[in-house]
Amino acid sequence: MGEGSAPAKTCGLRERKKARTRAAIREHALRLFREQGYHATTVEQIAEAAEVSPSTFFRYFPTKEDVVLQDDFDVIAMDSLRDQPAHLSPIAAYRAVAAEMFASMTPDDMASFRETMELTFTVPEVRARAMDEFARTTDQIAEALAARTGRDPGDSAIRNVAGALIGVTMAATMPWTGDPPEDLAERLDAALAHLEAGLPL
Amino acid sequence: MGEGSAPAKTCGLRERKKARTRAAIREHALRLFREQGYHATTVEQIAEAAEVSPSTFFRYFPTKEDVVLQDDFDVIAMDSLRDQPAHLSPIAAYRAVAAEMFASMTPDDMASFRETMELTFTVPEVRARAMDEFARTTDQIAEALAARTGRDPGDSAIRNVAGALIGVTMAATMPWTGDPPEDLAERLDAALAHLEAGLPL
DNA sequence: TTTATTTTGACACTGACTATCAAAAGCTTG
DNA sequence: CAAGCTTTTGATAGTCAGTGTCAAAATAAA
Repeated sequence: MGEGSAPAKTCGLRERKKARTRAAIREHALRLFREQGYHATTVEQIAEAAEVSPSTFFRYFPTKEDVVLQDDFDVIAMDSLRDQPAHLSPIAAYRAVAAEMFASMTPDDMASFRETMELTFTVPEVRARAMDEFARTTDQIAEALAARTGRDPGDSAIRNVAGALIGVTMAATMPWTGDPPEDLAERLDAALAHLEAGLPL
Repeated sequence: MGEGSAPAKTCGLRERKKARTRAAIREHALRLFREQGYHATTVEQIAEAAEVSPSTFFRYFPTKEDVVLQDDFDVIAMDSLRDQPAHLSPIAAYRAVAAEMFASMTPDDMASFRETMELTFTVPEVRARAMDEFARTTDQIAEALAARTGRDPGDSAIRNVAGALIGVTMAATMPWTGDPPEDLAERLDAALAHLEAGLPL
């Protein structure tokens, strides 16, 4: 979801200003990436567009790639995964979460999401950096599944399922070159159904 | 496998010299990484140790990360995957290949492999860069499976299986923190068996 | 040996990222 | 509101990865 959907408990002016600065940097960065391409856009340009100093940019985002990759999807998805009805199998629960996520997205969210995905799979640096996210997500899924099933998060069976889920998700998400990206929800759902059925050929 | 195991059709002197230079760079790089750590080692140092200029380094390896990631495992593994007995299911075939690979490794290969893995999962930049390799590998697996089953490499079911295989492999390979890494072969085999059985919990 | 091609090193450059430090802005008391 | 404290910011000056260019050296071919 875009920055707009964060509750952002409006405490002091400082917090609000920080949130605004962060959002401004991200928006201008994504706009510039869209207009000129990722490589052609320097951090200096982003900083200038967002009216901050380059130093400040790096204070908000550790790397240029992080401007693209940082969103708060995972957190919401993981909570949702933990809260799925207990009778669902791990894969079914994950599938339900995915469907839920797509259903709850506003057109704006969808557009922002598409842009992020586009960059993630187009720009090598970003795509590479996404690996860390996937590793982290695997851990989180394993943890959520462990909580659901009352097993240890380190359990190899659990980690295995988490790995398979991520792998299938990646495979279903990546090769959307050219296709109408609206199908993403459908395609992911079909892929997960396939996994649930034991990957028959 | 280490650089030593490549057949390296010894054509002209040029080819041989190139191969030697490449090997020298990689060896010195890995040694320096081991001794001083990845970050503390600059390309300039590697170049100096290998007795070439920094320019030459980049002529052989597009990035510093590639020094770690480039090996010729995949090629061999993919050929092997295509050549597995036709009666094996895709997962069983992949499993057989994995077992074969581990069995065929010399202690030297194993040591080199361990070092590569170590760096891959330790150094964020390298780990991130590994994403590209996995994406490429997914494609290759999909292609090999397509060849085996006579289906289209773009077939979503095929890509799905490839994704699940990669995901499970990653999950089984990654969290080897602390464990005796000799178990890697066993652990991967168990994970694949688990996938083959439909990921029961 | 002479000629063509490839490989190499020196140099200069861009751009991401870090460290430091002083100035400014926001918060908190009296 | 004024004085003092903390956080945020910007300027500056670096390091290092990676690119482009070009002439010199090494190798292959004639």
